[in-house]
Amino acid sequence: MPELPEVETVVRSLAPHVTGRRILNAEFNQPRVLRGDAEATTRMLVGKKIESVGRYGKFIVFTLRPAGFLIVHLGMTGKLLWNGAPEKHTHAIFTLDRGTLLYNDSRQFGRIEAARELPEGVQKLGPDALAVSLDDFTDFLRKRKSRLKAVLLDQTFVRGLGNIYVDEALFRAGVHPMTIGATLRKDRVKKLYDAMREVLNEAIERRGSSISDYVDSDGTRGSFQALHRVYRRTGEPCLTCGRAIERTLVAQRGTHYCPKCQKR
DNA sequence: GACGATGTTGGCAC
DNA sequence: GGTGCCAACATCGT
Repeated sequence: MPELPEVETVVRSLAPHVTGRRILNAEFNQPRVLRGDAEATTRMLVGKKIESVGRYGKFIVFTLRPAGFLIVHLGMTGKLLWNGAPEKHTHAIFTLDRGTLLYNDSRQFGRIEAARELPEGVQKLGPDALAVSLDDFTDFLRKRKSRLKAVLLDQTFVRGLGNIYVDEALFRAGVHPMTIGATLRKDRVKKLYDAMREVLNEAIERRGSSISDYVDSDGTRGSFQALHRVYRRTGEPCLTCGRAIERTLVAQRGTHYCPKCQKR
């Protein structure tokens, strides 16, 4: 579920609930999603005030006062829910001075971590997909010898894109997913850069894509899935030329594209 | 019931 | 160091 537009939507829905609130308790019952010791994490969080909540690529970062951070990555099926009822897949419960925040995650690919500083794995990510300049995007791409699908998914290239928005951006740019990054001509690089920003911004306006069960922290679904042009439209007609959309495997990920509009 | 696919990414092999 | 493959897990559709 959670790529840049979905994480941005979760953060925006969360901010009015949690900003300025104090953490009274933090309980963890699933060691797999928690980085570090449960008791130590609880000790680090209890009594702290949430100064702000923000998005860092696909990471959600709570900045704490007087010090420290709570970092959450939703993985494939993670959800942060405001005042929800705990269920089978609830792995963390944060009790605030007003309201409760739950972390649910059926597949447990997500991560929760409390730390004094942002972890190394978070700091080494590339620039945000909505903040990177065209010049940097062009320079970084020139160094990449893998296929564009893999490059755009690589969070150390730019952070925030995932499988849906890579396919959608490549389609809008008219570029084939197997094109080697470094070989892309300058005018096509700009097209790809513009397409990436456009699709991400439109998806944020629609509050993200709800493919199966994605919801924001208030339980509201996104609606951008209705505007996908290639993702999961295998066999359906291309909205530009009418050719059937194809699905193939690139970098081990299901990849959707129009064979006519996206030439190699 | 078996099998394959699903929004992510980190560890390991080359 | 760059690149690519596979595994971690639960659920859903064929």
